[in-house]
Amino acid sequence: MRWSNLFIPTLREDPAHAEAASHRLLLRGGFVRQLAAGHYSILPLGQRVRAKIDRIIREEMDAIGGQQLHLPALHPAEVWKKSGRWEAMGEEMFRLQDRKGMDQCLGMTHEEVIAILAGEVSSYRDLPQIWYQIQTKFRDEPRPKSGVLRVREFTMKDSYSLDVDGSGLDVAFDLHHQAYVAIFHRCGLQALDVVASSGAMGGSESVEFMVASPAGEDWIVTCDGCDYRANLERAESVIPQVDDGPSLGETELLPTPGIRTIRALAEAHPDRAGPRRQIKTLVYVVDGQLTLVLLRGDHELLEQKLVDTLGVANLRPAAPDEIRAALGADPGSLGAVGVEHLPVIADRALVGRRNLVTGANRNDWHLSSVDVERDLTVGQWADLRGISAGEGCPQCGGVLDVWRGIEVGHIFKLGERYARAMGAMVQNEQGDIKPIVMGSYGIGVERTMAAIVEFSHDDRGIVWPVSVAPYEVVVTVLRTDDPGTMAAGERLYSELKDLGVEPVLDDRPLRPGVKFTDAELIGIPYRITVGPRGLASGKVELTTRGDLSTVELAMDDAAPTVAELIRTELERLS
RNA sequence: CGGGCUGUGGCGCAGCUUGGCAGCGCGCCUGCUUUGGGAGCAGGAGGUCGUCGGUUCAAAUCCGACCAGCCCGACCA
Repeated sequence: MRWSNLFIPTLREDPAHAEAASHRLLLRGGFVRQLAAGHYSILPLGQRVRAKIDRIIREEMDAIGGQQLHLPALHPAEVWKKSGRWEAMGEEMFRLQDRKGMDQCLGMTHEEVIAILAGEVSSYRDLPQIWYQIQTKFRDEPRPKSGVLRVREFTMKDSYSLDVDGSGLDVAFDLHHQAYVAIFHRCGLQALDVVASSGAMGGSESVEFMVASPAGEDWIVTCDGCDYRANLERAESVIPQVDDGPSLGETELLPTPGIRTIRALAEAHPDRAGPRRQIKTLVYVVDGQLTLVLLRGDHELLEQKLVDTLGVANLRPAAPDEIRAALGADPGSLGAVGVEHLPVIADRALVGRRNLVTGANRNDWHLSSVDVERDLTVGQWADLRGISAGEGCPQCGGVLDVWRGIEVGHIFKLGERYARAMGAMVQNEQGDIKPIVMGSYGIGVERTMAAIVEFSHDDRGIVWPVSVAPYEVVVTVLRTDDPGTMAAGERLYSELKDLGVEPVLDDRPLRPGVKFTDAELIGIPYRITVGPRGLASGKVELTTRGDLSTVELAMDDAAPTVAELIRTELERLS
């Protein structure tokens, strides 16, 4: 293509309101434009990148036996009511009515639709199956942000595996795991597979693929000594035991006028109520049931862990009046001692502790010398706290690090839930009728594009890996008004095409600086500079975008040299 | 949904405090010169100042409501 015919609206200045590197550079480089918050037009350059990612995904999905299909984006409410998610999805689902007043929604994912199709499979002989689609999903995000990283309308590859039993699902899950590793490697990304929570989808095993970036929205925990890696929502750690000393006897009432916080209590009684000696008592409403949640005073509750532990959909902190009605005191003076009428769930860091301080369920009073085993009725012990950097690795005792990541892919085992709901049953070898066992596997396509930019850019612009670059090489012609120079550029361009590479010919009658800056901004991996000065001695220049290194080449060698570099680079990324 | 901030030619911004011709830089169009890292000169096009209402002789500017967008938090397969 000739650059002069292309629509590549680069911006000279950084756009206002774009913080994340990928947002800023994709806008400046003319890859995307915002239509509304969370809705982006993908411009020709962006579309070329997207198409390459799309192709890589399809090749790897096909390699594990996946079959692409195309599903409706608009679904009748019936489908979602049947699985129970019409209510469960809440406000995040775009809903509308047709002219007859029938409820409809825009699909945010396609488990239900797939399970309906899976109903046509009736024998184990027809399994396993892997079906995938690459289509637009809609989610009414409360807060779209960071360009195409968090949007309301986006392309997602999602695949679904259908198996007759759990071991079949394990195989499909592992196949996807391998495929995802291959996909992200080919995209030039370092994506780490981490143990994750499966969230509201419901499922067992769950692995996320994360790319490190300050624009990410997830916290990832890794160990410096071993391969332990987990989403913060699932991460555990080893912390030093607290020595509580010998028992001090019965609990005692401790007057604490005006004290409502862990810190204030610790300052008032540093000898016996340091944060690690306190029990933090939180009150949640879990599916309508008031529940006490206990943690060590200096620990934070990680709500997702509570959700996962209890396996519930609806959970919220209790309101002050609900708390007062149930416990007779306000937040800041709460405790679980003597509470028998409400369920109590406690973090494992409290196991076996004694001589602790907690609220007395009476404003301005606490209880001291609390012995967890003796004085509390804990219905359930669980890992509930958010861990911090520097704590010990649960696998090897090494030091844990916590960093931000972008979730580019997520694979998890759904089990029988959707097949049961939608009636997708098969007969197994024994003739029993069983629900199909499903897995679900997603990749955000535009988000992957943005993650690549986050991962691979410098102060001049994007540095695309060859495998996803919109063009592989730009032939920059200086002095387009000089027939000899222009002809040389044209010749190089067609030689490159003949060698199977994807060149773009920068034939714009602009000053060199503008053309160099644009090429670097949009991140074409290689640039061949053709100018009268070099041509006088039969030379052109080859510049590599990554390190900006430049070498002189004989005009005749340029195209084959670049073709070979690209081939090598694609090989490395395969 | 809570907190902070912003809406003025395509992009980036000033003007608003103290009401009085709608400006600057870049980009765009025409011509000439120039051409190896964002050229020069000359001429030109382009704006319901987010929307609606109010105050006023007069509103980009003051007041009110609303809308949109950005950032933080909450939320989020």
